[in-house]
Amino acid sequence: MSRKKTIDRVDLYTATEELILEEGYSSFHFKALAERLGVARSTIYNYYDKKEELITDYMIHLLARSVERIDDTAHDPEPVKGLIRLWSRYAHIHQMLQIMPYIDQEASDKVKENVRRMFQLFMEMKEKIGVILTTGEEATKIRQDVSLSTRIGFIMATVQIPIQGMTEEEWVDEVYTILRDGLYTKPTDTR
Amino acid sequence: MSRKKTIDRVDLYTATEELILEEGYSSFHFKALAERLGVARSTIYNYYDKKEELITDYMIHLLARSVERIDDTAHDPEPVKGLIRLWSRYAHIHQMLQIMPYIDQEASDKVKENVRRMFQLFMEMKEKIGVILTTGEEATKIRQDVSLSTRIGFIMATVQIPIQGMTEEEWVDEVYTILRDGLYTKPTDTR
Amino acid sequence: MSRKKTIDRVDLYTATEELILEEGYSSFHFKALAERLGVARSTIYNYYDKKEELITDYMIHLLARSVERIDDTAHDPEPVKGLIRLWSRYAHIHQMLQIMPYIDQEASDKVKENVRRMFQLFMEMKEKIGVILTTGEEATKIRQDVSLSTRIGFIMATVQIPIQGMTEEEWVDEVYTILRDGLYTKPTDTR
Amino acid sequence: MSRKKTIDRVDLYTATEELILEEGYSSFHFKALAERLGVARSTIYNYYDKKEELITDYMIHLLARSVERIDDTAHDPEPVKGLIRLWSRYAHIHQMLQIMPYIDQEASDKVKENVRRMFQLFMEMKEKIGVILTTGEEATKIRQDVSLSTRIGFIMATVQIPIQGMTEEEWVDEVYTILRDGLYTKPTDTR
DNA sequence: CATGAATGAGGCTTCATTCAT
DNA sequence: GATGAATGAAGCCTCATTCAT
Repeated sequence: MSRKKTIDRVDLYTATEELILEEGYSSFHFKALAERLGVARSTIYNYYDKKEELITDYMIHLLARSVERIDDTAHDPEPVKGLIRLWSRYAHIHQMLQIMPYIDQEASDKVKENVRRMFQLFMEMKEKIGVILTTGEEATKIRQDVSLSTRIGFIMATVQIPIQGMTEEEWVDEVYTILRDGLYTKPTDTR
Repeated sequence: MSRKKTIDRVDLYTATEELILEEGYSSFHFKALAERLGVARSTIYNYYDKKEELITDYMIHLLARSVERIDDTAHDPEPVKGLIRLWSRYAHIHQMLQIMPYIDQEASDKVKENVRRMFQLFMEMKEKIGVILTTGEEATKIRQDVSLSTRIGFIMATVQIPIQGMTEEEWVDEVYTILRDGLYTKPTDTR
Repeated sequence: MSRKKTIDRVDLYTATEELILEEGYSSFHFKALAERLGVARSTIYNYYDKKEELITDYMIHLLARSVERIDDTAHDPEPVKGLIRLWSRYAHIHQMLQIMPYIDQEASDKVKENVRRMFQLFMEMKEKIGVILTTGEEATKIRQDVSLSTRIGFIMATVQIPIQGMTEEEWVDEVYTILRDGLYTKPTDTR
Repeated sequence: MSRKKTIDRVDLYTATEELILEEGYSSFHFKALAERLGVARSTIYNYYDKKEELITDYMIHLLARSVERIDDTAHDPEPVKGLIRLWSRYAHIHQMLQIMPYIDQEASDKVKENVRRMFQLFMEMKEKIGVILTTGEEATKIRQDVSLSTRIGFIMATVQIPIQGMTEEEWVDEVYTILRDGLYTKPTDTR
């Protein structure tokens, strides 16, 4: 039919993520993206009208995928540990979400719509975590005397903890240990 | 009142913080700053050659002040709770630090120097927290079987947990409760 | 129905006119035209290399048709009124001619040739009007003490007069009345 | 106080008009304007944020001035002739107004406001002409049996009539003659 | 022919920054 | 010091146009 494509969505997404993680969001322009992809800048405009549309499309894709994975952790013998492990693997999502405030949401209607969708997915994610914390067998072991939002927030905040020279699994173990038993030694242990 | 035609550092810092917290770092230009201060844009250049110098100067000032406060928490009957409380109060520091990756560190030598200093202060902060966690009376109650960096990271991560419709003190209580005892009910409690 | 994937000249002309009258000449691009026609932009290039060629071709077609109609008015019992009526009907020609100055005549040789042809047709039109004004029975009633070009210009200028809430025929009557007898009441009438 | 200005409003207006009359509105960019003024393109942005704002400001200025002049013609012994003469002198206004449909009114709020203002001035102009045609001594000589809007439209349309190798005053005479007495010789004259 | 893909040219804008007063 | 003026660099964006299939 026509000329072969040199860029496809996947390439775009990959280059977008690389560019942002390596250079920061402030370096994310179609100019830089085009250089990385080896195409003319205007070529990218045939795919996306605004950089904000590209980046939010990508973030939705990323977020959607990780929301799906949460379901898997629900069947883990230790679901909360599963979540932590999921976090460690999708750490870059967190970094990507961090740039949200820098995205010009007024750039276009599509961007606004995308941001709305991301917010939705984010809610969904929290809800799924909430379900794990309040229903099912695991929930019987989890304290219910602290507001759900704080419990969810706590789990999500752990993504911020630096890995600092240990393996992924070591990090998961350590974080899970504190999250489960607390920072303090147990009074019962001292008996 | 008529606009002040002279600026002082405090005004600069105040305007800088306000601008960034209200509009985001991407809106932080000398242009916007000048408008907010009611002076000509070029006037700011009499004080700062680069916006990066201004912002890092300000962040150092902010960071230095909060590092000082950590010492106070050490004398708290519950030092870790004190840290949490400090966090909730200095939440905007966290927001400010978040923009670090967006600062062009190559802007000038002074900027580089400032960033170095900030890193130092950050280390200092962690160290002070480390001291609280490993020495003194409180330390005897804190688990030492998890790497210090993870413990510190955990405490610092709590700043991310949303407050969501509770008072500051309620939030502090909830967060401290989980941090201290863990997310799970204690086996001993079920006995 | 599915979009036609083949274009013919008539469609091109229709879409061209619609696009220009609805959106203005500044919105006349092959991009917009292609969208309206439901074909790929590059397809249009199989017919026209330049948008200027298309538009001038179309204008020639339009102009030629209206020049033909002038002959009909010559046999009207009131030829000048016939011209006015012709005007009211072909008002969009006037709009189309208005965009002439915005056409880049240097776009191609064909464009230059087309513009030349349009000028010719325009001359022809004026000439035909001139003939009506200077020969034949009607001419005996028309004042010859004013330069022909001004007389012709006067008639052609009437196309600019707004219709403003009357019927076409009312407008024709009013305009013709003034054109024939003048704006002033006649001294003879007051006698 | 500060550096001497190299461009002022008048220069801007002059260059704007020249550029448009010589090259057409399609060539009216800040780039071209800057070249003509011998300044950097960005310099113009210190005066006007959008080319549409500049051009509409200029057109308002132009229109306002010519509206004022209408009052003068009212005291002319032959007010309608005065209007015609005014037209011939301000012919370029007409050309400028012709470009109105090409101005992107959505460019900014200021543009929208300006366009509103122009419309207002235009109405005012018509009204003033209407007053001349319907009140005062002159009005007694003017036919009132044709709608006012057509009479006004007629006068305004005369600006379109080409001058074609005569002096301004000759043109004014010819146009006024036809406008006053009509295109046809009077029946009384043939008696 | 029709088309999807790629591109270059050109215009738009925003700021940081310098400079003369 | 404070300021208004001017500017360059850099990013944004839209099309016309070419080309291979």
